[in-house]
Amino acid sequence: MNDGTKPAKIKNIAELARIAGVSAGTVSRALADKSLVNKETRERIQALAREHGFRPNQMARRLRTQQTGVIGVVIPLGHERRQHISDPFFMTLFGYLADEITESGHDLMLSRVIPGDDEWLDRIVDSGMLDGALVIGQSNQTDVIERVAQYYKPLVIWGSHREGQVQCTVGVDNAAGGRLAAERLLARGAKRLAFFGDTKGPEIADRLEGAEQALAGVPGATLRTFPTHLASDEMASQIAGHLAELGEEVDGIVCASDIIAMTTIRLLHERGIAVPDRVAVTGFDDLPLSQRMVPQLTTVRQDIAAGARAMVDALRRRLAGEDAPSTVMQPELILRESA
Amino acid sequence: MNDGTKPAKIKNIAELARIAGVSAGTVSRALADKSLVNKETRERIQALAREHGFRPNQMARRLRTQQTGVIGVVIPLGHERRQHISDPFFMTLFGYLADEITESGHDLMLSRVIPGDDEWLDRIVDSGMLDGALVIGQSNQTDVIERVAQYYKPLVIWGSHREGQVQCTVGVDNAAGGRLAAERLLARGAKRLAFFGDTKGPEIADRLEGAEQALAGVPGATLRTFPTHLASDEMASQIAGHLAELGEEVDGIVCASDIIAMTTIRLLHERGIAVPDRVAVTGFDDLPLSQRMVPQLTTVRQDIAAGARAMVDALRRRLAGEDAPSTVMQPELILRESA
DNA sequence: ACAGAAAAGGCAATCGATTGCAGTCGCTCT
DNA sequence: AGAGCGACTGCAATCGATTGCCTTTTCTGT
Repeated sequence: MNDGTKPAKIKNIAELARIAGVSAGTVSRALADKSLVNKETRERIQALAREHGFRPNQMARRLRTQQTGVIGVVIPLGHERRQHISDPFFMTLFGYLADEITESGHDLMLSRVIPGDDEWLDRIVDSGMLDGALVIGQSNQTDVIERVAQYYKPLVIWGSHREGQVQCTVGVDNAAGGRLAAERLLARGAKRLAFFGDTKGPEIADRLEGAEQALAGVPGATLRTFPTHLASDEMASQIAGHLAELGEEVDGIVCASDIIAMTTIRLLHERGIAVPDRVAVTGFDDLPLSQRMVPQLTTVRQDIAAGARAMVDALRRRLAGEDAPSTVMQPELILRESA
Repeated sequence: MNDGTKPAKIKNIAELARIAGVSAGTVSRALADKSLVNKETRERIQALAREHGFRPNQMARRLRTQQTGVIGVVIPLGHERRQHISDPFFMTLFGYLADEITESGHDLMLSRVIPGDDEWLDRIVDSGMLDGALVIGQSNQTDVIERVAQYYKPLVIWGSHREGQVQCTVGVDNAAGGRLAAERLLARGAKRLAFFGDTKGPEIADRLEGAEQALAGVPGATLRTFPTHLASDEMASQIAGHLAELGEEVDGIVCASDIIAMTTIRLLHERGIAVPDRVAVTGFDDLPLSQRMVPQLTTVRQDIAAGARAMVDALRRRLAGEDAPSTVMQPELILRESA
């Protein structure tokens, strides 16, 4: 069971203290490397701890110090059924957040929530397990988030910022992004546009609104909207349905995400419709895969790494008692092959 | 600050007990819905707690009960530098794991580790924060994992199983998968094969070995190996280098992952080389995106959802004191367009 | 009406580390 | 020599919930 070098396992500070011939308090201070205890004693105790593979119980420490060192990352699955979590955009953002949080010396706890009532976020922030929380995506839960944000400060949201909102959000200017995409299609000469995306969440709704704004100045241009799930298995069949309904009636498609765009291009290809020559397609996000596909995707870039940094930064400041405001980043059109 | 309905915030059980006119113990039992306390009292206390938005401190509960309800998910980044975590395969597996863990009533804590010494895993499992741990990928840390597995039972690894290993692994038969891929290429008539993948981790090494086995029976067939990072930014330029070095000398490529295959196809396309007509390409994993790309990817399928289920299941049994063995799943060749 | 049992709830120890306060020891300074 | 100070270290309270055991109350049966 043991590998020979570790004859006894020590389970708490008191036991280590007995072996070292000092009191528990001293051991605690020694392990925390406080200069209060004599350097030699300190090193002796640290060596002893290492030798026995002893590590102080975090639960007790956290109870006593009243801070957990844990940041919660919450993914609300409001209007989607299964497996939203596998959406590559969320996962990418999540990856960067994990990096940032780890680097700031915190642990990361993940909560995947399918909001069943209005208390899901309260349960999370009141659990006493978290120093702060990051929410990825507002879904259709903006009101719940807003209510909690009123009493719980260390909370930062990825999503859209609206005038007068209390919640601290970080996100891209989605309307501007939508405008960029539509403008690009119009500039190529497309007039009969479609928008593929589920507008129940504020972010996608903003993108649609931006696209509509771009249309405003162009006489004869039209835009039809088709609700499309973000990352579920039904997405492909939904899009197939949209394409059938559209028939020849379209020459440009604004997709609400790169994944939707990718699937759309795939399905157009199957139908023998050339992209971008017959139909031009834009994505949104600029995930790494958008430059790996054939054809490469013209898309609206969100700087996910910068977003993650901004979120963790805002949270850090709120943890310190300051009052960090929302951040709105500017999107950028990345011209590639698909539009 | 308050929304009117919650005049006082209660910070601990004792305080609630005072308000309810009972003892702290009774409140604890009432909140746990134990039949020991009178139904009416119980409901009264629960109502009171709801009304005041009170939720018992998890840290204290966990200290007392000696169980955390938290499962750690560890991603060791042994031989990769940056951002391995964004690898879609890991992320997909992670997503499924998150689902399973959440459903089994546990919380999930993520640790991203760049192993700097031999103690990284000890630190995690001894932190006292975790009931058990899941490790995604062995990387080049098989020995460290093996040592820890000897004394820490609730530990399940995604990766390769080797004869005589103590660690409980769940994974696909990578050698069989490599064989499947190579056999497919040979069956199409390809003879000059290449393998793109970094064989420092045991899983990829097994895939290569399987491919080599497939070659054995075919006279005149050759296989050259090119180390290729899994999901870093350099991957594209590495692969470009490989292709330049290979020149016309290749008619089939076994890629160690779907992402490598996707990038490879993209680069072949840029060079005007038709896939699969001039060069056939196989992937590994069968990520959702492999059927969304153009051309669709012929690949070796790992059932990630089933794998996640198996991992959590094994962990659950180990948590209960049983001794769950390793699981080796059979891979399946998915024939699509690229080979 | 009374023994005996069941039901309900209170008391206090416990989980393990942290930390303010107080005590001890050895020196220095006058 | 004795006061005074600094450097260490020990003592015990504390964080908040849980739970074994004991007491009180209520009910049942005869």
